[in-house]
Amino acid sequence: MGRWEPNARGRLERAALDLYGERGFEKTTVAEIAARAGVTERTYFRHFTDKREVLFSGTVDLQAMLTGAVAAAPASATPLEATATGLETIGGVFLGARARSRRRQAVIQANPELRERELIKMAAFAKALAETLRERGVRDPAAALTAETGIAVFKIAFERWLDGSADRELPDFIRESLAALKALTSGA
Amino acid sequence: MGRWEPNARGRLERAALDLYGERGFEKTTVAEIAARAGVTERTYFRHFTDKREVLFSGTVDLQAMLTGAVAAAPASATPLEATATGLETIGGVFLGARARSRRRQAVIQANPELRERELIKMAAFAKALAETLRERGVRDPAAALTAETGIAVFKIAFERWLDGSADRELPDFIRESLAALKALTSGA
DNA sequence: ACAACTGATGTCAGTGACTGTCATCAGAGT
DNA sequence: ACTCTGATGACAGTCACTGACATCAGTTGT
Repeated sequence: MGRWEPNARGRLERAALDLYGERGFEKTTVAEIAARAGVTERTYFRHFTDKREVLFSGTVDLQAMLTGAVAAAPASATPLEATATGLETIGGVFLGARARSRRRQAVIQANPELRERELIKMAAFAKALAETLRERGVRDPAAALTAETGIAVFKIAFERWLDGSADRELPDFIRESLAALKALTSGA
Repeated sequence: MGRWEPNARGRLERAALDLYGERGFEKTTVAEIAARAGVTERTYFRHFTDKREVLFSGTVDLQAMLTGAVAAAPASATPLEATATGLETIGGVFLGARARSRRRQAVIQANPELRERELIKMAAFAKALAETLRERGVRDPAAALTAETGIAVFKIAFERWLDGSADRELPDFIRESLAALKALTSGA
């Protein structure tokens, strides 16, 4: 065994989610999170840039999966089809993770600062997605627009998945929202 | 003349935009903004909730105009058409304000924290817009989706307006982005 | 085996955003 | 003149976050 318990980062993530859930984000101090994880406050800030980031460490991988899947879509796929492929791929990551996702989302929705952080993560997704579409030869504004719209579809699907009953999984909702999008513009 | 110079709020807004532009957001302290505006730091925080909000005081009116115009659209208009009406209405507010908008946007884009704040304002627009559409009888997910998509269209149009040459105004770009959106889903 | 090195952590002293509380005082109302 | 109100100043305090330096288990080179 090392000098310290291993996985300090993971302990911090867990402690933060627990405390934010118990007392709320604002009434939790970083010092308390660190104490529960058995480290000092300074160590917290070596692992996470600020008080909010501890809830968002997974987003990097998710973004890589999204762009990877879009880049790997067949060349014949339209921009929106390629995007749909990517969205369903990351939708698969959440299979069986509904309870955990719901808990985390409740914490985020309860606090404006955390919502801000989530929004900028989503914006980063959109930006990366747009860039991937451009690499597929899609021009602007179609690339940017498809990306923004695709992320909007994901957000709405995610929300409805968390709100809904347990018998339908996220990719289902993604397909449904995508269909609604198409209906929307064809009718206008 | 009163005990203090009037319009402290306006002076704070101007001082903040100037200082954020000169030294950057992070290297400016609230105390400096207050000093330039001739008030104390405490007074700054009586006018604005935090260091960022001073750049976003106009959003309340803008949101009211957006929802007002959408609500006032003819009952025969589709959700997307009603949304388009609202977007072009607020697009009109920016006529002739390109230089000022560009300056403010440069400050915001230069700092992640400010970008976060802008994103949550946009999200608030989308939420209010969705609610207005529901009041027009639009059901979900169409209401939420139209709202999100509409805001995406506005963001992209705004960006292209600031990037582009001076001879085209914002409503132009909004119409263009909207057309691109329709093309996008009809082809997929 | 021993010394130098590395990486994750602790310690400590800051800076600056933000809040609570109380005092002050010009102008409006009576 | 008297009181009341609203915007402000003054000041102390909490907490997020940073920089600088010390510590020490485990690894690497000799």
